[in-house]
Amino acid sequence: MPLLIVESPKKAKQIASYLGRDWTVKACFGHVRDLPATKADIPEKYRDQAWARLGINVDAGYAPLYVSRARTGVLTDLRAATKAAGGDVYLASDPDREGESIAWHLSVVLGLKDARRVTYQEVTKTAIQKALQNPRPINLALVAAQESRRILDRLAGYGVSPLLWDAIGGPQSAGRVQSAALMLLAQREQSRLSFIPSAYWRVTASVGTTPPFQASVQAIRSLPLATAASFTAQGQLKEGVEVAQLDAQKAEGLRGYLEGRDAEITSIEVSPITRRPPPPFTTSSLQQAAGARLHLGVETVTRAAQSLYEQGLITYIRTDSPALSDEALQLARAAVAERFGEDALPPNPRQYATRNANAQEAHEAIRPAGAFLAPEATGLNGDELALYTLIYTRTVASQMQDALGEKTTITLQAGVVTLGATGTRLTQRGFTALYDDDQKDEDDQALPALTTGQRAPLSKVKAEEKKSSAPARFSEGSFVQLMEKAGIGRPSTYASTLKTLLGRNYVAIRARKLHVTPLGLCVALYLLQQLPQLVDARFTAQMEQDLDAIANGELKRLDYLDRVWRDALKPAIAGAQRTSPRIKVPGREAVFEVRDGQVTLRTADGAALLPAELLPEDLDERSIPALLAGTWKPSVKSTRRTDGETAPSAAPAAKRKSSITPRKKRESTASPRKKASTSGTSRRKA
DNA sequence: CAGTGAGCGAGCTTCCGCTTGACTT
Repeated sequence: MPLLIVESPKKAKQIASYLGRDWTVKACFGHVRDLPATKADIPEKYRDQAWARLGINVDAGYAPLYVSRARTGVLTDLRAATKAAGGDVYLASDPDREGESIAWHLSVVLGLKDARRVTYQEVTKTAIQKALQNPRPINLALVAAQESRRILDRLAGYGVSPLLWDAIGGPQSAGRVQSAALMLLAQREQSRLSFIPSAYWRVTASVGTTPPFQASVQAIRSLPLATAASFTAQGQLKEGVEVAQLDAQKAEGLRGYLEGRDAEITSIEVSPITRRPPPPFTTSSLQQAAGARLHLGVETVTRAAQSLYEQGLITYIRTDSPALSDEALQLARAAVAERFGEDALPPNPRQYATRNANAQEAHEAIRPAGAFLAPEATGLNGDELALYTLIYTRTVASQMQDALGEKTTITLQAGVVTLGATGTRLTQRGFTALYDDDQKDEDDQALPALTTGQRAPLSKVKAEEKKSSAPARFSEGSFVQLMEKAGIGRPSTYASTLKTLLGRNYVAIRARKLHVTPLGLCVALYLLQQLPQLVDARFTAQMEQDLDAIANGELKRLDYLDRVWRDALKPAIAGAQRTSPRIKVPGREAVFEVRDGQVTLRTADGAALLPAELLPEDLDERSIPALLAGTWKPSVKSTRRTDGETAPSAAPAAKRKSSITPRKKRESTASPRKKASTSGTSRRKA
């Protein structure tokens, strides 16, 4: 009886039901071998080798040392099943670079002579049967690309992290993904810290038609009124911009000028609007939407989604593809027809393509699995129900008609002052009847029927001063989307990268937003000075291109690794400054100094060790003297918490050995010699 | 003389990506 091996046990069960009793289907649970993670992982015979800890013999053509990392029992089970199948084994790991590598490692570990590799894009009976009829050999060039990726990440991570141990002190870490991700957040923090707000005025009036509507001043004597967009981040007018700027006195004058004055409608522009439904969810868009709409953090969403997947209610949760299988398209369309009638359906099913250049599209979109149960029929509750409802409505809405409407832009003239108003009206609700993700514009309103030349008096004129705001902080969900857009990390690692940054105390969550800590800022800016290539997301983009070239056979693995390691990263690490850095605090007259992982703030007036809960944004004219005097106290709102999420789920998580929480980590940085528990090592087999 | 504490030295920390349970409190 032939044996089929897939990565996920859930998938194995599903496929077994398609193939019946003629097949054995087993799961390997992801990668089965890897470079040694700890000293205990190194086999006896390699213990004395200088490179054993790294796991790569660079001088021998970057030869990797692979050790078993499968969960207890998995390999013995697979070996027994291989024997029972008489070596008739099909390797059906995911159809991407990592999946090809897993297939190759399995072929080695199981001693398969000529391994049969099969792939499919969707888990349906016909797709599986078709795949089994077309086995192929393992693509060794693709395996070489994966191995190059693995080796580069180990060399970079284990090469640069010790720099931080010397310069920063404590159990710090750096890597191709985490350091580039940290830099993205640090840049945003820097631009916020150095942002200088600009003041501008917004003047609105009620136009006395029946019913009345709101208009706002656009220009005075044809000179546009300044808005937030007129200014640079340094608080200066942008070059070449000519605008009218008000102050309190002028604004009051304008208010008096307009109050009671007749305005004439000088133009009415109507333009049609069409809104397409958003595509079905990928890992990142699900995180974004669940964060924005349900206020759930990345870890909560991952946990709830994994549970839904295990209950057979949704498809695989780590995917970069928004595509739906034919089966899913039909089920979604049937759900639309049942709820809203045939008219709500577009003539043809909508298929969505990824816009992400790095996407590997080994899986479908995240969507309801099986029978597309309506949310109320699932028997779920709490976060799981909310998340399932979100996934269900987004999937079904993706197969509904566009929303149609019109946007009306009104221009009015009152003496020398030009005013404007806009309104949108939907003529066909389309998908918004089920799933509406429109951001409401503050100016948008329902407008009465109007004609050009019509006159009406202005009343209730209001003038209010506004301030331009710094670029917004990222939420957990938007950070995941940022990583995807920057091309760093994969759907299976977005959550764990964030967890690493939180665990290292480089990043903190306050009021559901991500903040870079003083330590994180020091690490990012130190790396930027010493190894700018590592913190640049383009490093990964270039790597992806080179890995593709290796997979195509155009580039040799050895040539690639020599180029990025021997000729670039290695000499850069050797030349880097290993002494404690002084980091200028952006936008403040102060520097950070770091010793033993502890940040000290130094100004012309003195120095103070920063309390753990202090964030860069807390540093201002009032807090800095208080810090130096030792009288600084965290305000109530600045109490650092991991999340605004439900306590019951957060509390047990903090106690689990494998989880790193900011709080726990801070305790261990206080005694840096104590061994901190790290995730992932405990389950490795020695 | 026993207990304490300062000072010294050795050993350790670390990556990314693929997958889920098995731990303890």
